[in-house]
Amino acid sequence: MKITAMQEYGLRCILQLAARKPSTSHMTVREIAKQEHLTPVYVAKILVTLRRGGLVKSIRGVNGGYALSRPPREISAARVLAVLGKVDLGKNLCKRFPGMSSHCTHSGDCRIRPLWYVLTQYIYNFLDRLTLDQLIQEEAGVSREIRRLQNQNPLPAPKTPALV
Amino acid sequence: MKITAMQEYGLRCILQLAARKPSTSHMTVREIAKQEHLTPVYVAKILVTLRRGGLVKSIRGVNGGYALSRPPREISAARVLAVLGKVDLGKNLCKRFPGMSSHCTHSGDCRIRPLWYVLTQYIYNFLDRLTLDQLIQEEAGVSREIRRLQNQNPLPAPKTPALV
DNA sequence: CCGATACTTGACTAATTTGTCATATTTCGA
DNA sequence: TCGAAATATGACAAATTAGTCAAGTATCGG
Repeated sequence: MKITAMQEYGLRCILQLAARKPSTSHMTVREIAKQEHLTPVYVAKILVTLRRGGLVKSIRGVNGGYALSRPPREISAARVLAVLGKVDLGKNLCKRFPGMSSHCTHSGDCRIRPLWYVLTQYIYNFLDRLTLDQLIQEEAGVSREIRRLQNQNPLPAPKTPALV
Repeated sequence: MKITAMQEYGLRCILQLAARKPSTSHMTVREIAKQEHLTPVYVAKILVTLRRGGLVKSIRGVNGGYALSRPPREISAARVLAVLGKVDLGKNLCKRFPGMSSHCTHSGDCRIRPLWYVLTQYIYNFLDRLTLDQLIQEEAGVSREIRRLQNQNPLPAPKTPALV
């Protein structure tokens, strides 16, 4: 179980934009890359993904750059991670067995399907409540904020089907 | 955020062993492969990983096979996943930046480090309580069991540092 | 002790994910 | 209108992960 590089770096990049005052102001790829110690080309690629996901908007030409398309308070960590790479805890794995059969015999009574399902819900419940404006506080504040979130209620209601 | 193929298939394979009555009896690679619709060679590779992680033991020679090294009740989902592939939500990503610098400037005040840390704790808290004997029940039972686990307490105490 | 069965090992190939490069397009300002 | 500064795009190269192959070692039964 791991987070992809795109998710890690993409979250860092969008947090650079979110931390900007005002958050509607824009920042060039070069600036973001410098802050995050990434190559500008790579950051450019990541930002295109974020743009296609509707989380940032680009301004082209001289004095161009990127800015958030919505205020930090309206963007959740769950959404950012979903845009940067599907969250997939085995749900679709039944379809891609290697070699032999293309049919998942577990379909009727699968031992681990409910596990992936509930675990995804569980994680989503956490990330969906965490917004960018909570993450741009100083480190200690972030920890406090996160811990507060956790202590709300464990799983309020399985409202959303998945981390997509 | 995704689970690796090894984790998915490895968990399925060890559940085959756990479901065996008695759970100390053994099963050949061929049998497991047939049940899970995987190739025997691939299952063999997965089982070697599980053996090296101390979760199963092998019996060589004719009439050989694999068996759990401990009762299903004493093996958690967290342990199985950890043996099959490190659970790594960005903790170590600071070290492997591409290109430019090899030093993480976030070390002092990192915005997403606390996120990965607490999220890992959160997930671990869930998976650590879920044992193989809970997972080998019929599907409906598994869902019920999982839901019960969730409703215990959200985060009892950050006892274990990580999902390793 | 020989052969069949089953696990062991390491090297190899294939697929996916990461990251780079070259080139095109947009915009501003002199 | 031309050049500099910026994003856009698709093809490519590198690294990692997935899965296969072949040749080995252990054990049992006859």
